[in-house]
Amino acid sequence: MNGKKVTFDDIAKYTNFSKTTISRYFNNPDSLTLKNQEIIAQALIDLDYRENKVAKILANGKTEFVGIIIPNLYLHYYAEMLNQILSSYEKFGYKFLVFAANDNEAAERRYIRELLAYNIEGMIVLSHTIPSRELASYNIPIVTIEREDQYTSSVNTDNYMGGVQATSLLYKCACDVLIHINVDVPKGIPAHGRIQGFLDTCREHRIPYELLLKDLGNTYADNQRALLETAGYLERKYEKKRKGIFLANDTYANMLLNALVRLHGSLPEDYRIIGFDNSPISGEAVIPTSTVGQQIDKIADTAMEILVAQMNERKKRRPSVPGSPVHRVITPVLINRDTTRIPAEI
Amino acid sequence: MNGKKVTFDDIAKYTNFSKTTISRYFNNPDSLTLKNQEIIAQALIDLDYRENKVAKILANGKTEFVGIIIPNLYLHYYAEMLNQILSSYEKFGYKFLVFAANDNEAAERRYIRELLAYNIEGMIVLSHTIPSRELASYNIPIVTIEREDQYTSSVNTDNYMGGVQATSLLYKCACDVLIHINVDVPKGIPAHGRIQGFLDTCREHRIPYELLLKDLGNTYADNQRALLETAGYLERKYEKKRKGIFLANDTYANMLLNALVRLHGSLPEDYRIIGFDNSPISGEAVIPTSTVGQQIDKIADTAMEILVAQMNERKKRRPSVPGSPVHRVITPVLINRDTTRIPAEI
DNA sequence: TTGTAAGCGTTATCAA
DNA sequence: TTGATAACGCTTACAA
Repeated sequence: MNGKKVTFDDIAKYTNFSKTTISRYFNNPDSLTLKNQEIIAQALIDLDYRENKVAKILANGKTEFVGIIIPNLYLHYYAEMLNQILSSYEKFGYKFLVFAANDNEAAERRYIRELLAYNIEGMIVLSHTIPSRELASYNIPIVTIEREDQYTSSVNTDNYMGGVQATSLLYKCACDVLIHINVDVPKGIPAHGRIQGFLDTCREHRIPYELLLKDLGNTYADNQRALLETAGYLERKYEKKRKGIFLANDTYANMLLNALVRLHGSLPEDYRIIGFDNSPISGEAVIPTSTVGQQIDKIADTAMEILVAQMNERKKRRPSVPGSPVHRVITPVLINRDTTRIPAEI
Repeated sequence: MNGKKVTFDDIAKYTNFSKTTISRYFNNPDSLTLKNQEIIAQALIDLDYRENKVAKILANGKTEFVGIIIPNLYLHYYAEMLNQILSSYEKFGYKFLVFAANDNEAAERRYIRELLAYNIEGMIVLSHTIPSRELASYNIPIVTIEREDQYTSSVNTDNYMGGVQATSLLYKCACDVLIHINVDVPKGIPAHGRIQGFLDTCREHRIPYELLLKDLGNTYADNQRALLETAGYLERKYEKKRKGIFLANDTYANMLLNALVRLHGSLPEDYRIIGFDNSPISGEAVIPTSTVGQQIDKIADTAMEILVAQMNERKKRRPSVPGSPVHRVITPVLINRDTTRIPAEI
């Protein structure tokens, strides 16, 4: 009610104990007699005490803060990842200071400075502007997710396996030719595995394939235009052949699907389509679209487990041996929906 | 490099100033001679000083923390709102401690306790489980967004206006009958305005209408089933009439659209559809769908402005007069896409 | 323009 | 089982 905050001192005076004993009540209650515990418990109620973690932090150095740098929350993938990370509060108790970097490298460095000023115990980085080498130099526990990770611990989807799964499914649909549409992902990035998985699977099955790696533009409209063109190109080049198309993500898959449905009134029998990510759009599409689902909950959970382990390590050892980065990989899950039906042939 | 942190004391010794002078260098540099400023600046570099905000907070009580309680990040609306709120860091400098409540009232109370323990200066609440009366009782600056807000300051979309805009657009499409599909939103909730806006507009234009308020279920599949049924019902009841359908949100609108397109190969000429929210799905739909866009950036910005004003107020006056809650309303924007074409009639 | 010293609300270290 | 006292790193009167 009144303005002043109730402190251990107030409680101590009220109960005729010392500050120390009050502190013990919270941190090591068993060292007090049961009776005294009750006295203090009652005093807390009488005085309406609220704990002050800032003071606690200053005294013991443990903030229980984890910093998060996320590229944006526009893409469902990041939003859901953040959701899962935040949910880990129930399990580990760490609080999250969140920054959205929006691909601004300078801003990102400022955010990191700010986070460090708050003595965060660790950091989860999803943005991809700052090299892992620099991240590692900050010298605090860091886990990166689905990005370049040479010098940091990381959790990634097994993109290669995802590529294999998607391509294999198309192959089972008795396609005559397989096509992969993607941008030219650099080798250091986890998502590059999707391309390799596609290639290896096609070669293994000795099936004709085409790899379409090109910049599809930066806006939704650009993407759409590029995919419409691509659709025309494929329609001409592979007329009458059953085309199995593996797109880099569900957004692209949906654009292609929409173009075809608007053109033909439905998805023509000689098309099979699969995307990647299991974003909402894959399920909400006019024809529910097959996709490769990243196990976002597992990725988030694994990331926090690695981070917590490293943070605990810090609290123990004096000579904080950094230890070499650990890289974990999470298997994706094939989601078979209506765009990859196996044809009923004789 | 080494483990120990550099403090003002170290800098003071290094420069032969006092701690106070070092503090002044940061908080009121003009009170130092230029020469001395340079000396200290150099010392900061030499010693590789990193600021410690926790100590600062303890000393001056200002955390620059704002707590956010968000229902989830699955819905794009919340994700984008969070994105915009986080972006306000550049403008106001407040850091955000974020919790996802997932409709768990007990958890939400725990989160709030935790936030208060960190001396957050204010709070933005998007979740809707805890009554505004209780929120107000926490006695710190709070702004709620798009939820029951009797006892708290708030920012909401002008839902009534949105309902009017959507309905008017359908009316302009020369529809014979207007239909609004929604759940039975209680009166205290801002979204109720959409229903009222629909009703008033229909009555004003003296056009036949039907209000379909019913629980559409809790899962995506349930919703889909319910909307498929509804589509059949409308098709029978209003055969040959041009039906203008205003759905409570873009997800519903997309489901209805998909059902119709799968049935007829395209959107039949006697249908006009509009949703609400301008979620990504409305633009990604097989036929880009008209909708009413909430100005999420403006809402977030306004919320932060109100909050910052209240937080500043706190820092000034001793007898922190709470002041009565302020309610701001943001006009939505009509987004006219392909599902509300004006028919080319004679 | 600069310094001294008393906080801020805990925890940690020693003693008792 | 309990208490005195010194940190923790900075801010803020009050002095000089």
